[in-house]
Amino acid sequence: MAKAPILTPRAEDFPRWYQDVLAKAELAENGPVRGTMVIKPYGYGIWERMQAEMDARIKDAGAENVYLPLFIPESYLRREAEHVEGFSPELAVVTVAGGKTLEEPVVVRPTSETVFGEVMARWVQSYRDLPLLLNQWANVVRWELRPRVFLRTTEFLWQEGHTAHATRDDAVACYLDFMHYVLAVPVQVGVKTRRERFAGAINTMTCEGMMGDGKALQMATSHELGQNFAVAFDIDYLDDTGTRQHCWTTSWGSSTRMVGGLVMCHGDDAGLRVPPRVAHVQAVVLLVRDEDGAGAAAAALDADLRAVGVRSRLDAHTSTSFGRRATDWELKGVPVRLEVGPRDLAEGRVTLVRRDTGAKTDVPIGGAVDAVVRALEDVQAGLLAEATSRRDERTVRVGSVEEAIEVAQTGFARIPWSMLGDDGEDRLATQAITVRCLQRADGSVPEVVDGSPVGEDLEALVARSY
RNA sequence: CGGGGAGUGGCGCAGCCUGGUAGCGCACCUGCUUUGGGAGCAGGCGGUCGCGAGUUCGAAUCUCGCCUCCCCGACCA
Repeated sequence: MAKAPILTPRAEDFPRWYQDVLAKAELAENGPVRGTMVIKPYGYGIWERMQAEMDARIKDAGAENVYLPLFIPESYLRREAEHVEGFSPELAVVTVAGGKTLEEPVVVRPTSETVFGEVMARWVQSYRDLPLLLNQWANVVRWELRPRVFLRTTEFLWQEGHTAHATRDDAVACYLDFMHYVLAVPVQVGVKTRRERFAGAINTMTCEGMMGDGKALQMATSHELGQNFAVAFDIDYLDDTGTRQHCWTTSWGSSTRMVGGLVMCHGDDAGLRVPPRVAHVQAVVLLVRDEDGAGAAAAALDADLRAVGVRSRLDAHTSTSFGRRATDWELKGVPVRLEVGPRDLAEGRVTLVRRDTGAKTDVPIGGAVDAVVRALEDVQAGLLAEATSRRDERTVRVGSVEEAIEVAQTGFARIPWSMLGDDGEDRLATQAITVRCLQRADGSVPEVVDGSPVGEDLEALVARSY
Protein backbone atom coordinates (compact mmCIF):
# COMPACT_ATOMS: atom_id res chain seq x y z
CA MET A 1 0.00 0.00 0.00
CA ALA A 2 1.38 3.37 -0.99
CA LYS A 3 1.97 5.70 1.92
CA ALA A 4 0.74 9.26 1.80
CA PRO A 5 3.52 11.53 0.58
CA ILE A 6 5.36 13.39 3.30
CA LEU A 7 5.46 16.54 1.21
CA THR A 8 2.89 17.99 -1.14
CA PRO A 9 4.19 16.95 -4.59
CA ARG A 10 5.79 19.86 -6.44
CA ALA A 11 3.66 19.37 -9.52
CA GLU A 12 0.51 19.59 -7.44
CA ASP A 13 1.18 22.81 -5.55
CA PHE A 14 4.69 24.25 -5.67
CA PRO A 15 4.24 26.97 -3.02
CA ARG A 16 2.74 24.46 -0.63
CA TRP A 17 5.61 22.07 -1.31
CA TYR A 18 8.00 24.91 -0.46
CA GLN A 19 6.26 25.50 2.87
CA ASP A 20 6.32 21.78 3.63
CA VAL A 21 10.05 21.60 2.97
CA LEU A 22 10.78 24.55 5.26
CA ALA A 23 8.92 22.80 8.06
CA LYS A 24 10.07 19.22 7.53
CA ALA A 25 13.71 20.09 6.87
CA GLU A 26 13.61 22.32 9.95
CA LEU A 27 14.88 25.38 8.10
CA ALA A 28 12.66 28.12 9.51
CA GLU A 29 9.27 29.02 10.87
CA ASN A 30 7.21 32.17 11.10
CA GLY A 31 7.98 34.73 13.78
CA PRO A 32 5.36 36.32 16.04
CA VAL A 33 5.16 39.49 13.93
CA ARG A 34 3.76 38.95 10.46
CA GLY A 35 6.51 38.74 7.90
CA THR A 36 9.26 37.86 10.36
CA MET A 37 10.97 34.49 10.52
CA VAL A 38 12.72 32.31 13.02
CA ILE A 39 15.67 30.66 11.31
CA LYS A 40 16.29 27.27 12.89
CA PRO A 41 19.73 25.72 13.44
CA TYR A 42 19.73 23.65 10.26
CA GLY A 43 18.65 26.60 8.13
CA TYR A 44 21.02 29.00 9.81
CA GLY A 45 23.85 26.53 9.28
CA ILE A 46 23.27 26.81 5.54
CA TRP A 47 23.20 30.61 5.78
CA GLU A 48 26.47 30.55 7.70
CA ARG A 49 28.06 28.55 4.88
CA MET A 50 26.76 31.07 2.36
CA GLN A 51 28.17 33.90 4.47
CA ALA A 52 31.58 32.25 4.74
CA GLU A 53 31.84 31.68 0.99
CA MET A 54 30.53 35.14 0.08
CA ASP A 55 32.67 36.89 2.67
CA ALA A 56 35.83 35.31 1.32
CA ARG A 57 34.95 36.44 -2.20
CA ILE A 58 34.10 39.96 -1.05
CA LYS A 59 37.46 40.24 0.69
CA ASP A 60 39.25 38.85 -2.35
CA ALA A 61 37.65 41.66 -4.30
CA GLY A 62 39.31 44.11 -1.90
CA ALA A 63 36.42 45.18 0.32
CA GLU A 64 36.63 45.40 4.10
CA ASN A 65 33.84 44.78 6.58
CA VAL A 66 32.34 47.51 8.74
CA TYR A 67 29.20 47.88 10.78
CA LEU A 68 26.89 50.86 10.50
CA PRO A 69 23.84 51.58 12.65
CA LEU A 70 20.40 50.02 12.39
CA PHE A 71 18.74 53.40 12.99
CA ILE A 72 18.87 56.12 10.38
CA PRO A 73 17.69 59.72 10.78
CA GLU A 74 14.60 60.14 8.64
CA SER A 75 16.13 63.24 7.08
CA TYR A 76 18.93 61.12 5.54
CA LEU A 77 16.51 59.24 3.35
CA ARG A 78 14.96 62.44 2.11
CA ARG A 79 18.23 63.72 0.72
CA GLU A 80 17.97 61.55 -2.38
CA ALA A 81 14.56 62.13 -3.93
CA GLU A 82 14.11 58.88 -5.83
CA HIS A 83 15.51 56.85 -2.97
CA VAL A 84 12.99 58.05 -0.39
CA GLU A 85 10.15 57.81 -2.87
CA GLY A 86 11.02 54.22 -3.66
CA PHE A 87 11.38 53.06 -0.08
CA SER A 88 8.83 55.09 1.87
CA PRO A 89 5.95 52.58 1.46
CA GLU A 90 7.93 49.86 3.20
CA LEU A 91 9.67 51.79 5.96
CA ALA A 92 9.36 51.01 9.65
CA VAL A 93 9.69 54.30 11.50
CA VAL A 94 10.35 54.75 15.21
CA THR A 95 8.52 57.79 16.55
CA VAL A 96 8.58 56.98 20.25
CA ALA A 97 11.65 55.91 22.20
CA GLY A 98 12.81 56.18 25.78
CA GLY A 99 9.25 56.97 26.73
CA LYS A 100 9.20 60.17 24.69
CA THR A 101 8.10 61.23 21.25
CA LEU A 102 11.24 61.76 19.20
CA GLU A 103 11.90 65.19 17.72
CA GLU A 104 13.10 63.56 14.54
CA PRO A 105 11.69 60.12 13.72
CA VAL A 106 14.23 57.37 13.23
CA VAL A 107 13.98 54.91 10.36
CA VAL A 108 14.91 51.25 10.72
CA ARG A 109 17.31 50.75 7.81
CA PRO A 110 15.72 49.28 4.68
CA THR A 111 19.24 49.49 3.14
CA SER A 112 22.18 51.67 4.06
CA GLU A 113 23.11 53.81 1.06
CA THR A 114 22.36 56.98 2.99
CA VAL A 115 24.45 56.22 6.08
CA PHE A 116 27.28 54.94 3.92
CA GLY A 117 26.97 58.16 1.96
CA GLU A 118 27.33 60.25 5.09
CA VAL A 119 30.27 58.15 6.32
CA MET A 120 32.03 58.13 2.97
CA ALA A 121 31.69 61.88 2.70
CA ARG A 122 33.79 62.19 5.85
CA TRP A 123 36.24 59.43 5.03
CA VAL A 124 37.00 60.45 1.48
CA GLN A 125 39.07 63.60 1.09
CA SER A 126 41.57 62.88 -1.64
CA TYR A 127 41.85 60.82 -4.79
CA ARG A 128 44.37 58.88 -2.72
CA ASP A 129 41.49 57.60 -0.55
CA LEU A 130 39.87 56.00 -3.57
CA PRO A 131 38.57 53.52 -4.33
CA LEU A 132 36.89 52.96 -0.97
CA LEU A 133 35.48 49.45 -0.82
CA LEU A 134 33.27 48.59 2.15
CA ASN A 135 30.85 45.82 3.05
CA GLN A 136 28.61 45.03 5.97
CA TRP A 137 26.64 42.03 7.18
CA ALA A 138 23.43 43.21 8.75
CA ASN A 139 19.70 42.87 9.11
CA VAL A 140 17.37 45.23 7.27
CA VAL A 141 13.64 45.87 7.44
CA ARG A 142 11.23 46.43 4.59
CA TRP A 143 7.61 46.15 5.68
CA GLU A 144 6.08 43.49 3.48
CA LEU A 145 2.42 43.07 2.60
CA ARG A 146 2.91 39.60 1.13
CA PRO A 147 5.60 37.85 3.10
CA ARG A 148 7.04 34.43 2.31
CA VAL A 149 9.69 32.85 4.48
CA PHE A 150 13.20 33.53 3.10
CA LEU A 151 11.86 34.85 -0.23
CA ARG A 152 10.21 38.01 1.00
CA THR A 153 10.34 38.74 4.71
CA THR A 154 9.89 42.00 6.57
CA GLU A 155 13.24 41.55 8.27
CA PHE A 156 16.03 39.77 6.48
CA LEU A 157 19.76 39.22 6.78
CA TRP A 158 22.09 40.27 4.05
CA GLN A 159 25.40 41.57 2.95
CA GLU A 160 25.54 45.05 1.46
CA GLY A 161 28.63 46.35 -0.26
CA HIS A 162 29.18 50.06 -0.81
CA THR A 163 31.99 51.52 -2.85
CA ALA A 164 33.21 54.93 -3.95
CA HIS A 165 35.35 55.51 -7.01
CA ALA A 166 37.02 58.37 -8.81
CA THR A 167 35.45 57.33 -12.09
CA ARG A 168 32.50 55.25 -13.11
CA ASP A 169 33.72 51.76 -12.40
CA ASP A 170 32.61 48.18 -12.55
CA ALA A 171 30.83 46.82 -9.53
CA VAL A 172 32.22 43.76 -7.87
CA ALA A 173 31.30 40.64 -9.83
CA CYS A 174 31.80 37.94 -7.24
CA TYR A 175 28.15 36.86 -7.24
CA LEU A 176 28.25 34.90 -10.45
CA ASP A 177 31.08 32.69 -9.25
CA PHE A 178 29.39 32.15 -5.89
CA MET A 179 26.04 31.19 -7.38
CA HIS A 180 27.56 28.90 -9.95
CA TYR A 181 30.40 27.31 -7.97
CA VAL A 182 28.85 27.11 -4.49
CA LEU A 183 25.09 27.16 -4.85
CA ALA A 184 25.11 25.25 -8.13
CA VAL A 185 22.52 27.69 -9.43
CA PRO A 186 23.16 28.81 -13.00
CA VAL A 187 22.10 32.46 -12.99
CA GLN A 188 21.41 34.89 -15.79
CA VAL A 189 23.20 38.18 -15.35
CA GLY A 190 21.78 41.27 -16.98
CA VAL A 191 20.57 44.81 -16.41
CA LYS A 192 17.18 45.80 -15.05
CA THR A 193 14.79 47.92 -17.03
CA ARG A 194 14.07 51.44 -15.85
CA ARG A 195 10.97 50.41 -13.94
CA GLU A 196 12.73 47.62 -12.03
CA ARG A 197 15.76 49.71 -11.19
CA PHE A 198 16.83 50.37 -7.59
CA ALA A 199 15.50 53.64 -6.19
CA GLY A 200 18.26 56.16 -6.80
CA ALA A 201 20.45 54.13 -9.15
CA ILE A 202 21.43 54.89 -12.74
CA ASN A 203 21.79 51.18 -13.49
CA THR A 204 20.85 47.98 -11.69
CA MET A 205 22.31 44.59 -12.52
CA THR A 206 20.76 41.34 -11.40
CA CYS A 207 21.43 37.61 -11.05
CA GLU A 208 18.27 35.74 -11.99
CA GLY A 209 17.93 32.07 -11.14
CA MET A 210 15.29 29.68 -12.46
CA MET A 211 13.39 27.76 -9.83
CA GLY A 212 12.01 24.23 -10.08
CA ASP A 213 8.67 25.48 -11.39
CA GLY A 214 10.23 27.70 -14.06
CA LYS A 215 9.70 30.96 -12.22
CA ALA A 216 12.52 33.44 -11.75
CA LEU A 217 14.10 34.57 -8.52
CA GLN A 218 16.36 37.59 -8.20
CA MET A 219 19.20 36.18 -6.14
CA ALA A 220 21.47 39.21 -5.92
CA THR A 221 21.78 42.71 -7.32
CA SER A 222 24.35 45.37 -7.90
CA HIS A 223 23.70 49.03 -8.53
CA GLU A 224 25.59 51.81 -10.18
CA LEU A 225 24.49 54.85 -8.23
CA GLY A 226 26.29 57.26 -10.53
CA GLN A 227 26.90 60.53 -8.72
CA ASN A 228 23.38 60.71 -7.26
CA PHE A 229 24.37 59.84 -3.70
CA ALA A 230 27.70 61.63 -4.00
CA VAL A 231 25.81 64.82 -4.80
CA ALA A 232 23.21 64.27 -2.07
CA PHE A 233 25.80 63.49 0.62
CA ASP A 234 28.77 65.53 -0.62
CA ILE A 235 31.04 62.57 -1.23
CA ASP A 236 33.78 64.68 -2.79
CA TYR A 237 37.53 64.47 -3.25
CA LEU A 238 40.33 66.60 -4.54
CA ASP A 239 41.90 65.13 -7.66
CA ASP A 240 45.60 65.33 -8.50
CA THR A 241 45.16 68.81 -9.91
CA GLY A 242 43.52 70.07 -6.72
CA THR A 243 40.05 70.20 -8.27
CA ARG A 244 37.02 69.17 -6.24
CA GLN A 245 35.16 66.22 -7.81
CA HIS A 246 32.13 64.12 -6.95
CA CYS A 247 32.71 60.41 -6.46
CA TRP A 248 30.92 57.66 -8.31
CA THR A 249 29.39 55.08 -6.00
CA THR A 250 28.00 51.56 -6.22
CA SER A 251 26.14 49.20 -3.93
CA TRP A 252 25.45 45.49 -4.16
CA GLY A 253 23.66 42.95 -2.01
CA SER A 254 22.66 39.36 -1.46
CA SER A 255 20.42 38.07 1.26
CA THR A 256 18.78 35.20 3.09
CA ARG A 257 16.53 35.03 0.06
CA MET A 258 19.27 32.83 -1.40
CA VAL A 259 18.29 30.12 1.08
CA GLY A 260 14.81 30.12 -0.41
CA GLY A 261 16.32 30.04 -3.88
CA LEU A 262 18.43 27.08 -2.94
CA VAL A 263 15.35 25.18 -1.76
CA MET A 264 13.29 26.00 -4.85
CA CYS A 265 16.11 25.38 -7.31
CA HIS A 266 17.36 22.04 -6.04
CA GLY A 267 14.54 20.55 -3.98
CA ASP A 268 12.63 17.49 -5.18
CA ASP A 269 9.54 15.61 -4.01
CA ALA A 270 11.56 13.91 -1.29
CA GLY A 271 12.70 17.23 0.17
CA LEU A 272 15.67 19.53 0.05
CA ARG A 273 18.87 18.74 -1.83
CA VAL A 274 21.78 20.81 -0.60
CA PRO A 275 24.85 21.21 -2.83
CA PRO A 276 27.87 19.91 -0.86
CA ARG A 277 29.82 23.17 -0.99
CA VAL A 278 27.09 25.03 0.87
CA ALA A 279 25.94 22.09 3.00
CA HIS A 280 26.53 22.56 6.68
CA VAL A 281 26.10 18.79 7.00
CA GLN A 282 27.73 17.16 3.99
CA ALA A 283 27.54 13.54 5.03
CA VAL A 284 25.67 11.59 7.64
CA VAL A 285 26.83 8.23 8.95
CA LEU A 286 23.62 6.41 9.68
CA LEU A 287 23.93 3.55 12.14
CA VAL A 288 21.27 0.97 11.34
CA ARG A 289 21.49 -1.16 14.47
CA ASP A 290 24.15 -1.17 17.15
CA GLU A 291 25.08 -4.84 16.90
CA ASP A 292 28.28 -6.73 16.15
CA GLY A 293 30.43 -3.66 16.43
CA ALA A 294 28.43 -1.57 13.99
CA GLY A 295 28.24 1.32 16.45
CA ALA A 296 32.00 1.54 16.82
CA ALA A 297 32.50 1.23 13.07
CA ALA A 298 30.04 4.05 12.39
CA ALA A 299 31.70 6.33 14.93
CA ALA A 300 35.10 5.57 13.42
CA LEU A 301 33.86 6.39 9.91
CA ASP A 302 32.41 9.66 11.11
CA ALA A 303 35.72 10.58 12.75
CA ASP A 304 37.69 9.58 9.63
CA LEU A 305 35.46 11.74 7.45
CA ARG A 306 35.91 14.75 9.68
CA ALA A 307 39.64 14.15 9.76
CA VAL A 308 39.78 14.74 6.01
CA GLY A 309 37.62 17.84 6.26
CA VAL A 310 34.19 16.43 5.41
CA ARG A 311 31.44 18.06 7.47
CA SER A 312 30.09 14.77 8.75
CA ARG A 313 27.55 13.88 11.38
CA LEU A 314 26.92 10.59 13.16
CA ASP A 315 23.33 9.44 13.58
CA ALA A 316 23.35 6.69 16.19
CA HIS A 317 19.85 7.33 17.52
CA THR A 318 18.83 3.74 17.12
CA SER A 319 15.83 4.19 19.38
CA THR A 320 14.22 5.77 16.32
CA SER A 321 13.58 3.40 13.44
CA PHE A 322 15.99 3.28 10.54
CA GLY A 323 13.38 4.26 8.00
CA ARG A 324 12.35 7.33 9.90
CA ARG A 325 15.89 8.57 10.21
CA ALA A 326 16.71 7.87 6.57
CA THR A 327 13.63 9.85 5.55
CA ASP A 328 14.49 12.75 7.84
CA TRP A 329 18.01 13.12 6.44
CA GLU A 330 16.58 12.95 2.94
CA LEU A 331 14.14 15.76 3.80
CA LYS A 332 17.08 17.79 5.06
CA GLY A 333 18.91 17.17 1.81
CA VAL A 334 22.22 15.95 3.20
CA PRO A 335 24.22 15.18 0.02
CA VAL A 336 25.69 11.82 0.98
CA ARG A 337 24.62 9.17 3.45
CA LEU A 338 26.63 6.20 4.69
CA GLU A 339 24.51 3.38 6.07
CA VAL A 340 26.33 1.12 8.50
CA GLY A 341 24.76 -2.00 9.96
CA PRO A 342 25.82 -5.47 11.05
CA ARG A 343 24.90 -6.91 7.67
CA ASP A 344 27.28 -4.49 5.94
CA LEU A 345 30.08 -5.12 8.40
CA ALA A 346 29.81 -8.88 7.96
CA GLU A 347 30.72 -8.28 4.34
CA GLY A 348 33.34 -5.65 5.09
CA ARG A 349 31.47 -2.87 3.35
CA VAL A 350 29.07 0.03 3.89
CA THR A 351 26.23 1.43 1.79
CA LEU A 352 26.70 4.85 0.22
CA VAL A 353 23.59 6.75 -0.87
CA ARG A 354 23.66 9.88 -3.05
CA ARG A 355 20.87 12.32 -2.25
CA ASP A 356 20.66 13.85 -5.73
CA THR A 357 20.05 10.59 -7.63
CA GLY A 358 19.09 8.30 -4.77
CA ALA A 359 21.64 5.80 -6.10
CA LYS A 360 22.95 3.26 -3.60
CA THR A 361 26.34 1.63 -3.93
CA ASP A 362 28.27 -0.78 -1.75
CA VAL A 363 31.79 0.38 -0.96
CA PRO A 364 34.53 -1.45 0.94
CA ILE A 365 34.83 -0.02 4.41
CA GLY A 366 38.46 0.92 3.83
CA GLY A 367 37.55 2.97 0.78
CA ALA A 368 34.50 4.64 2.25
CA VAL A 369 36.13 7.98 3.03
CA ASP A 370 37.48 8.36 -0.50
CA ALA A 371 34.14 7.28 -1.91
CA VAL A 372 32.33 9.97 0.10
CA VAL A 373 34.76 12.66 -1.02
CA ARG A 374 34.25 11.64 -4.64
CA ALA A 375 30.48 11.40 -4.20
CA LEU A 376 30.37 14.93 -2.80
CA GLU A 377 32.03 16.21 -5.96
CA ASP A 378 29.62 14.19 -8.07
CA VAL A 379 26.57 15.50 -6.24
CA GLN A 380 27.79 19.08 -6.59
CA ALA A 381 28.28 18.61 -10.32
CA GLY A 382 25.04 16.65 -10.67
CA LEU A 383 22.90 19.35 -9.12
CA LEU A 384 24.47 22.05 -11.26
CA ALA A 385 23.98 19.97 -14.37
CA GLU A 386 20.36 19.30 -13.53
CA ALA A 387 19.60 22.95 -12.81
CA THR A 388 21.42 24.03 -15.96
CA SER A 389 19.60 21.67 -18.27
CA ARG A 390 16.26 22.70 -16.80
CA ARG A 391 17.11 26.33 -17.37
CA ASP A 392 18.25 25.68 -20.93
CA GLU A 393 15.25 23.53 -21.81
CA ARG A 394 12.84 26.06 -20.43
CA THR A 395 14.42 29.14 -21.97
CA VAL A 396 12.96 29.82 -25.39
CA ARG A 397 13.73 32.55 -27.92
CA VAL A 398 10.45 34.05 -29.18
CA GLY A 399 9.38 36.55 -31.79
CA SER A 400 6.20 38.06 -30.37
CA VAL A 401 4.70 39.23 -27.11
CA GLU A 402 2.01 36.53 -27.37
CA GLU A 403 4.64 33.82 -27.62
CA ALA A 404 6.55 35.36 -24.71
CA ILE A 405 3.44 35.15 -22.53
CA GLU A 406 2.98 31.52 -23.54
CA VAL A 407 6.59 30.53 -22.82
CA ALA A 408 6.64 32.41 -19.51
CA GLN A 409 4.02 30.01 -18.14
CA THR A 410 6.72 27.37 -17.80
CA GLY A 411 10.03 29.21 -18.00
CA PHE A 412 11.95 32.13 -19.45
CA ALA A 413 11.26 33.74 -22.81
CA ARG A 414 13.94 35.70 -24.69
CA ILE A 415 12.46 38.41 -26.86
CA PRO A 416 14.15 41.24 -28.77
CA TRP A 417 13.97 44.34 -26.58
CA SER A 418 13.04 46.43 -29.58
CA MET A 419 9.94 44.28 -29.99
CA LEU A 420 8.87 44.79 -26.39
CA GLY A 421 9.60 48.27 -25.09
CA ASP A 422 7.57 50.05 -22.49
CA ASP A 423 4.19 49.09 -23.98
CA GLY A 424 5.21 45.45 -24.11
CA GLU A 425 6.20 45.56 -20.46
CA ASP A 426 2.71 46.80 -19.67
CA ARG A 427 1.12 43.97 -21.60
CA LEU A 428 3.25 41.40 -19.80
CA ALA A 429 2.44 42.94 -16.45
CA THR A 430 -1.24 42.11 -16.90
CA GLN A 431 -0.21 38.44 -16.95
CA ALA A 432 2.03 38.81 -13.87
CA ILE A 433 5.06 38.54 -16.14
CA THR A 434 8.01 40.90 -15.87
CA VAL A 435 11.22 41.63 -17.67
CA ARG A 436 13.78 39.99 -15.41
CA CYS A 437 16.72 41.55 -17.17
CA LEU A 438 18.17 42.73 -20.48
CA GLN A 439 21.08 40.97 -22.10
CA ARG A 440 22.94 40.93 -25.39
CA ALA A 441 21.94 38.13 -27.74
CA ASP A 442 24.98 36.12 -26.62
CA GLY A 443 23.87 36.38 -22.99
CA SER A 444 26.46 38.97 -21.99
CA VAL A 445 25.72 42.09 -19.97
CA PRO A 446 25.07 45.15 -22.12
CA GLU A 447 26.63 48.53 -21.60
CA VAL A 448 24.49 51.22 -20.07
CA VAL A 449 24.78 54.80 -21.28
CA ASP A 450 22.77 57.65 -19.74
CA GLY A 451 20.58 55.17 -17.93
CA SER A 452 19.75 53.05 -20.96
CA PRO A 453 21.32 49.82 -22.08
CA VAL A 454 22.75 50.11 -25.58
CA GLY A 455 23.22 47.63 -28.42
CA GLU A 456 21.38 46.50 -31.54
CA ASP A 457 20.97 42.95 -30.30
CA LEU A 458 19.41 43.63 -26.87
CA GLU A 459 17.09 40.90 -25.65
CA ALA A 460 14.69 40.86 -22.73
CA LEU A 461 14.49 37.82 -20.51
CA VAL A 462 10.88 37.66 -19.35
CA ALA A 463 9.28 35.36 -16.80
CA ARG A 464 6.96 35.04 -13.89
CA SER A 465 8.87 35.65 -10.69
CA TYR A 466 8.93 35.36 -6.93
C1' C B 1 -8.00 50.06 1.67
C1' G B 2 -12.15 46.52 -1.25
C1' G B 3 -14.02 41.09 -1.27
C1' G B 4 -14.04 35.98 1.45
C1' G B 5 -12.89 33.00 5.90
C1' A B 6 -11.05 31.64 10.90
C1' G B 7 -10.00 32.13 16.34
C1' U B 8 -10.86 25.33 20.94
C1' G B 9 -3.82 21.49 24.51
C1' G B 10 2.74 22.69 20.96
C1' C B 11 0.65 21.87 15.55
C1' G B 12 -3.78 20.48 12.54
C1' C B 13 -8.95 20.10 13.44
C1' A B 14 -14.19 18.27 15.24
C1' G B 15 -17.94 19.89 18.65
C1' C B 16 -21.74 25.16 18.01
C1' C B 17 -27.40 24.43 14.21
C1' U B 18 -30.68 21.66 18.88
C1' G B 19 -26.93 25.15 25.87
C1' G B 20 -25.73 20.15 30.37
C1' U B 21 -18.64 15.88 32.41
C1' A B 22 -14.15 19.57 26.36
C1' G B 23 -12.94 15.55 22.22
C1' C B 24 -9.86 13.47 17.82
C1' G B 25 -5.13 13.05 14.84
C1' C B 26 0.05 14.34 15.11
C1' A B 27 3.72 15.62 18.62
C1' C B 28 5.40 14.80 23.82
C1' C B 29 6.26 11.38 28.48
C1' U B 30 6.51 5.99 30.63
C1' G B 31 6.81 0.72 29.75
C1' C B 32 7.24 -3.59 26.68
C1' U B 33 8.07 -5.57 21.79
C1' U B 34 10.68 -3.62 17.52
C1' U B 35 14.84 -1.43 14.24
C1' G B 36 18.09 -2.74 6.41
C1' G B 37 12.95 3.00 4.18
C1' G B 38 7.82 7.15 7.66
C1' A B 39 7.31 1.14 13.94
C1' G B 40 3.33 -1.43 17.02
C1' C B 41 0.62 -2.05 21.51
C1' A B 42 -0.68 -0.31 26.35
C1' G B 43 -0.78 3.60 29.75
C1' G B 44 -0.13 8.90 30.59
C1' C B 45 0.96 14.70 30.69
C1' G B 46 -1.15 18.93 28.63
C1' G B 47 -6.77 23.45 27.24
C1' U B 48 -9.90 29.73 32.34
C1' C B 49 -12.63 27.13 24.08
C1' G B 50 -9.51 35.22 21.23
C1' C B 51 -11.40 39.40 24.82
C1' G B 52 -15.59 41.80 27.33
C1' A B 53 -20.60 42.21 28.56
C1' G B 54 -25.55 40.02 28.35
C1' U B 55 -29.49 35.94 28.48
C1' U B 56 -29.82 31.39 31.59
C1' C B 57 -30.02 27.26 37.30
C1' G B 58 -26.05 26.33 33.72
C1' A B 59 -22.56 29.16 27.73
C1' A B 60 -17.10 26.56 23.49
C1' U B 61 -22.44 26.50 21.96
C1' C B 62 -27.43 31.75 22.02
C1' U B 63 -27.23 37.71 21.74
C1' C B 64 -24.35 42.32 21.37
C1' G B 65 -19.70 44.80 21.16
C1' C B 66 -14.42 44.63 20.57
C1' C B 67 -9.67 42.48 19.15
C1' U B 68 -6.55 39.50 16.29
C1' C B 69 -5.04 36.46 12.38
C1' C B 70 -5.36 34.16 7.48
C1' C B 71 -6.64 34.00 1.97
C1' C B 72 -7.45 36.99 -3.12
C1' G B 73 -6.18 42.41 -6.15
C1' A B 74 -0.17 47.92 -7.17
C1' C B 75 6.22 48.18 -5.80
C1' C B 76 10.83 45.68 -3.50
C1' A B 77 17.17 41.53 -1.62
